[in-house]
Amino acid sequence: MHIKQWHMKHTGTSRRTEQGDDAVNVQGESAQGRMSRVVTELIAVLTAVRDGVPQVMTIDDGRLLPSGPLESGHRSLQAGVRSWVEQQTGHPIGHVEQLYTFADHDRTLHPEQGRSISISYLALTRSEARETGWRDWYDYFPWEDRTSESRKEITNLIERRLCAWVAGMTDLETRMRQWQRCMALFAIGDGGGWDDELVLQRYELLYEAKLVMEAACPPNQAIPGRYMHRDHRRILATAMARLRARIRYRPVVFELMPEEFTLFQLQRAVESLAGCHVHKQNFRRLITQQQLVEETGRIEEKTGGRPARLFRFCGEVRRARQFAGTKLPIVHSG
Amino acid sequence: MHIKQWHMKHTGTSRRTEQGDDAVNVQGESAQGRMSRVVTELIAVLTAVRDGVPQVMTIDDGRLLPSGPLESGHRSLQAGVRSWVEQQTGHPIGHVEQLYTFADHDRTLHPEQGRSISISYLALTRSEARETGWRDWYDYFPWEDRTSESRKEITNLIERRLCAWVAGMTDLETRMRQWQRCMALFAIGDGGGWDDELVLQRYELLYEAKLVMEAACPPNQAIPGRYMHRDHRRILATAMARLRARIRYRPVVFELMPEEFTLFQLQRAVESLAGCHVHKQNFRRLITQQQLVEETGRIEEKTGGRPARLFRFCGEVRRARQFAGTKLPIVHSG
DNA sequence: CGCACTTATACTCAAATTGAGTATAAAATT
DNA sequence: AATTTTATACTCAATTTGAGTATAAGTGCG
Repeated sequence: MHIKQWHMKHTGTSRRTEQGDDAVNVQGESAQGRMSRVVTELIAVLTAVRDGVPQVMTIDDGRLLPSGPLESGHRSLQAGVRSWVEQQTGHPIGHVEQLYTFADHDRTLHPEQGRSISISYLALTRSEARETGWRDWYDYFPWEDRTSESRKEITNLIERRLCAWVAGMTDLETRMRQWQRCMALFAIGDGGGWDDELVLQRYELLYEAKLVMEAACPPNQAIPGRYMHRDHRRILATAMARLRARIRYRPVVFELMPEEFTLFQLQRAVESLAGCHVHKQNFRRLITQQQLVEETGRIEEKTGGRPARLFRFCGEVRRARQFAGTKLPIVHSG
Repeated sequence: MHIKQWHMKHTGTSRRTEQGDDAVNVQGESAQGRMSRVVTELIAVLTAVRDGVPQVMTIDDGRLLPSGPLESGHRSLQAGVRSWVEQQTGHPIGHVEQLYTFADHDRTLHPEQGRSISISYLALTRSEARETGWRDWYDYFPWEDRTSESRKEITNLIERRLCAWVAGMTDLETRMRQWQRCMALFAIGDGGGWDDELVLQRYELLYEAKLVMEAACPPNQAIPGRYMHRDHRRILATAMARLRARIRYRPVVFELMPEEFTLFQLQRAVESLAGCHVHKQNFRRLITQQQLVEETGRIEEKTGGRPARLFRFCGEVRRARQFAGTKLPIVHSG
């Protein structure tokens, strides 16, 4: 067994995590007098990559993630998510992964029914169709895209606002600790490099600093970035963080790619999801070494330069090949 | 951004995952006619390491994980887990992490109330006290401990049983695919090395092959390993896999260690959790390089050989030091 | 056509990391 | 005093990683 490195990540107990989303204030009591009755809601962060830009499926003009109650017809939780996500997109979903479950006090639409439990999922699809409802990831989280040209401006703005926020604190101890947190999360000064997986922690910091609309901040203070109702933007942040973590260790990007693709298109997808650039030659080396893709023989001509070979994902083929040339269990008589 | 390698893990759609734990057959309908009413249960996998052996807290003579309903007094889901876990152990819990949420059809104790949603958590504690209820991890999963002497015997037994299972299949295609799965998961033949994170997948395979008691197998077929009611053994498997994944990337082992420890004790803890050995000298190098620990100045004498230095975890100190010597945001008048 | 420009692909090389070993130190046991 | 046990320091080669150069093969434009 090998351990490469142990990363220190911020596990700051945000006010919101403890008293916000996770808070529950149960009203309906069961016959046992202790078990609480709750209503179950399923929320999906459906993601696709279109023209090298990560998209998320939304409803209500981009202000809500698709979500719906667990219905009696659903065989399972995952089936429930699949069923109405496919209803919305008309396309089959590949990878589906549970994100987080929380009890939310904002979600009490029907107080007489008790509080609700929300179960969020990350779903990936290849859908390139022009359905309505798709929005850019980075419309909601502009600061998470470190490949854009406007990256410097938004970073500077955030830095100034955070600086002012910290400066307003009376306790020196707190001020120092919070400023250190700002530096680490937004890679200010020598606080370390940018960690693309800390999407949620950054959003929570901005929320605490009242720099996002959801935190009831003064409109002129809000950092650019689309607003979402309830805590759906927070759920999106969770999904982004999860997906960014996944693409490092698992070949899930292929769920988002078309059947055939060039290595550069693959790289673009990874870069857009991670929000930062990768070294082109090394990326190619990595992909080809691992034999996750195979040439289709065809060529993509419209690259704007030298034509590129087209590849396809061959995860299944690999398994089969790995199997070939291995001893089988002896079958006794038939 | 860098991607090191993309691992191919088994994502075989086990019968159980699709129709078992996750299955829900809702009965009670809400006033809206679609929203289903459910009862919420919290389940904790509370883990400690005692004398270099991972332990899990159980009730009902080791046949159940501590679990209880979400109560009206609980401020949040996590608070609910903390509250009754501390009730059972009397010790504060460190790391608490959500594992998975599922709707279970086995769990219908009160059909008139509708099905139940179970939310499982992984909790870590330093408790070394001699409470009852603690059980060895590997009482439930003997094959997951690759450091024990009996490792060969259990591996051979499993290999024989799986071989027989596969041999009984009529379809050649299926037989080959399943045997390949067996080889990969249990590192049989040249199917690759042992992956200590595939705890759940291995358990599911044994379940499918009807080699564990939970799968209603003939008693003489069952592989050694303690039985648990409902699907609690499966939840334990999920927790083990999660913890094994975590210790690679995060310094969570320290949550399980006493205040002071020798580097070898730390290594023992990691090895026992991962279920396999690590290179002693390299482990030391890794730990000291990352500056996660600092010497206490004291010495442990009872090592059986040369005395060892005692260390303590210094994650908090590190953050503070990292902060020192960095520009602060200027405080305007006050 | 030659030219600048674009993208694709192959290859090199040094730095860093990792896996695995040897060597030595300081205690207990025999 | 010799042996055993554990702790700790150090070496070294293989591999991986980060970053670069070089070349190939298209486009558009004068």
